[in-house]
Amino acid sequence: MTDSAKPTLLIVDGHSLAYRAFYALPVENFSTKDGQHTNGIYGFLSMLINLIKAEQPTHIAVAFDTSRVSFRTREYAEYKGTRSETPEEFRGQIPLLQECLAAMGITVLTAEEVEADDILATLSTQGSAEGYQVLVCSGDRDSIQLVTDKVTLLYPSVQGVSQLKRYDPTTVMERYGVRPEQYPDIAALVGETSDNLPGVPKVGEKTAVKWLNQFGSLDAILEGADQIKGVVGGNLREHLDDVRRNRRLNHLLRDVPLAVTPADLAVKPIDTQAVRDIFSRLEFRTLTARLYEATGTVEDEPDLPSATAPEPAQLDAGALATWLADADGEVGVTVTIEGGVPHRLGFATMDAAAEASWSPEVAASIGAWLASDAPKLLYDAKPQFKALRRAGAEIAGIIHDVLISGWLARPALPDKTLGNLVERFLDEKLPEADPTQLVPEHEGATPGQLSWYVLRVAEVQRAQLPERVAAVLSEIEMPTLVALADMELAGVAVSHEKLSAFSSELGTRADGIAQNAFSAIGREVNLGSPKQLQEVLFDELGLPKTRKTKTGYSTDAGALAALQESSPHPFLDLLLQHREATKLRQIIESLDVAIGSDHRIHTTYLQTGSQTGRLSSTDPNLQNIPIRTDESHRIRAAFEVGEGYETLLTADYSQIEMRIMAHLSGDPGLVEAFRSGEDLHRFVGSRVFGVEPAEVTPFMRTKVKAMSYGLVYGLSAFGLSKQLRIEQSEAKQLMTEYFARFGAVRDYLRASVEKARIDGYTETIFGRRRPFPDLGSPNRVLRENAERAALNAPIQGSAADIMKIALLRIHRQLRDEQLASRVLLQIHDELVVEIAPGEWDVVEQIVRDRMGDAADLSVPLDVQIGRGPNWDEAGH
DNA sequence: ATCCTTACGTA
DNA sequence: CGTACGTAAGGATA
Repeated sequence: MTDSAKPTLLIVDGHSLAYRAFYALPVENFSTKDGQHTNGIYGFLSMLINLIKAEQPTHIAVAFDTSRVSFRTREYAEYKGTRSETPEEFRGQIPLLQECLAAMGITVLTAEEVEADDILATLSTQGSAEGYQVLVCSGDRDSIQLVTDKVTLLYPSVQGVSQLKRYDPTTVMERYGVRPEQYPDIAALVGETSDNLPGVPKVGEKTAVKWLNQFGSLDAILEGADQIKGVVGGNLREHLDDVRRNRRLNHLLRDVPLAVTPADLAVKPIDTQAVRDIFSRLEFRTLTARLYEATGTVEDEPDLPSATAPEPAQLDAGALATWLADADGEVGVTVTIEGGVPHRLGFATMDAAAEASWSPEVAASIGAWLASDAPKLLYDAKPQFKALRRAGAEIAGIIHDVLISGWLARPALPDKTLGNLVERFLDEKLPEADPTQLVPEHEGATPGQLSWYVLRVAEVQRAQLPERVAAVLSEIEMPTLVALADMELAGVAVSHEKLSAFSSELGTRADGIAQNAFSAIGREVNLGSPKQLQEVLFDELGLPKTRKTKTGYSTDAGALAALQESSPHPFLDLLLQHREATKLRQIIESLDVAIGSDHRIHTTYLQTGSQTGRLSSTDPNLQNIPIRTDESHRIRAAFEVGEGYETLLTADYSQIEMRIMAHLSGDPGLVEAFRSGEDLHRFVGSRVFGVEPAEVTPFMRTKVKAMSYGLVYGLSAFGLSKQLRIEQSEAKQLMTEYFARFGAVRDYLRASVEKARIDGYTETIFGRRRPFPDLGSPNRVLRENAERAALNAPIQGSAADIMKIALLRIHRQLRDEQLASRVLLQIHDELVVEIAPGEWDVVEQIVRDRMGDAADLSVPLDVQIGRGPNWDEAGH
């Protein structure tokens, strides 16, 4: 058998190498956005991938210590006793590393009572006996004893884990002057500081080797200790027991009972989906490609499809209608879009596909089917719905959108393309044409084939979705999709004249402020550059340093206001004014360019853009139009009722999140507050401060209001004190008083996080789930962030559900009653509706009723309605 | 050209 | 040391 034909077994001490990586790589460069440290994981995997590439092992195992307790600590309690506590930043990385390895098809081994090195010893013994070429990778010098003709040790150099030194019997002899199996004898004499095993004083490697060569064995040395002269001889005689103990402890066990044999360690194929998941969670961007290259995993080529997409029949209008009529069941639908209107159509059942180009004839012959309730499944249906609508066609019966379904299953995942979803749910590769090639080697999937993939992805998704989540999909998300499509198509009328007038006004103002700011500091700087501002503020003006940021010191509004308090300077106020003016102007500009030829702005709602169930809005974002300042009302005033309509209506839920909290917690005080109809903060204030509602001062009201809102976000006493600018002790006192009266709220919040810790996810009133993997993390920052998010998710998410239900019912009812009024915007707890002439009374009633009865809570849902010719006047 | 950071608007 | 988003600009990196 030649060497190359021999299977290679690689066994790695995961703990010791990851630990070295942890110290070798700067943590600042290896942390995720939310604070999970990844330096140990990254360094280890990087090393392992290099190793796989260079050695091409056929079998791999990575061993980990389970705890610091082992048979060695029982024999000698001080074993490794000088080691400081493993840093929590490192400990938290081990489970994640193990998750990576599992995804890579590599066996992870742990064993109670023994150390990882004993597992290495056992496997290398078994492996070499069974004819493997064995590679042992460990940062523990005791592993030297494992080296034989068949076992090579890879030992990290001092620089870190990227450079590994190879030890075979020859190199061990060259480096240590003894055979590998004699190394423990040397180590027993010299001692091992890192294991807290003291050796013979004044005896180093040189002396130990000399003795060993002179006496032949450690036993012989110990027996002949009397013959050794000088101080070292005396030291040896005084430490005979230490040496014997060291030798017992540094002997690695070669017969640890393991559940696996070397043959079981054969490298399994990489679970590309799992790798993608965990690597993206850890924000590793370059490692995937390296891993695939090292392992010869081919990602670009489509896998041999486990099933082949049917070849789509190219049909004319009449034949397509017949085909669809015959399909008689669920049909996957794909509409490609060019210039905002349909271009190609693809349809598929599980075993057949059909295609046609969009044309008036096709529209006429399949229009009825499209508009019927015949069940249709799509990927990202909303743009296709809109394109069809623009071409005068209706589509109904959309029962499943694989994009939305994938997001409901895992709202945090970035998977947004159909290709992503095909990989995730089918573990297949969607055929895609290589865009870099003029004549692509592979053809991309055609619309009919895409529809076939949609159908199959949907099948898997529906099997996996928990019942209540599936209901959220069919009862909430799918009808919401239709409402959103109509809202986007409608757009909202915005006055270019009002915006541009305001914009130039603000431009002039900003320029003037900038000039004043420049003269205040005697030079011109880019006021939009935090970096240049830091130079001005902290170097040139010598102002006290503010809160630290990654790249220096903060120059945000809060920091500047604090500076103005402590060390006033005219520049500070001018800078703040400049910021305000330019920010406002920038918002106006972005709105202005978004106004279409129909004088309306058509935003895009992302239905899968949040982790809580909320919508988000882009191009432009109409959910963050300013409202707080006087100036900002001028922006809202530019959002007007459109031609042919009578007025705008705004409707918003008041304190919906607090009401949900009252419902979920069942807190008698809070429930009563909402049932009484009294102003919430006045009611809460009267309870907390023990006064009559009429005697609640504005100051008291502000305090309990901040506390109430803060609760929903997991606010701390520290945060509350900062926001209210009161002492932390006072904030604490306030919280104590609050919870004394509304204790069930606290109980609910606590219990809700605890339940999430156990279940691994939170749930809204309607069953929408959000996973929280970090609730059990040993990393405190990470864990506490997850706790606050988990506390908030059911509340924010339930509010989002309720608003969606209200929206879809209003949309449905307006359509069913053939009213011309239409919903235009959704801003989380607010709807903006354009009212057609003469429809105010009926539509106002519909909006009020459907928002009010969207959910059956133990407290009423209060809806406030406003009316006006523009958003500012309609708002309140 | 693309990514990251800082800052800031909303609910 | 308060949740959920999107956008823009500057500046560093590729």
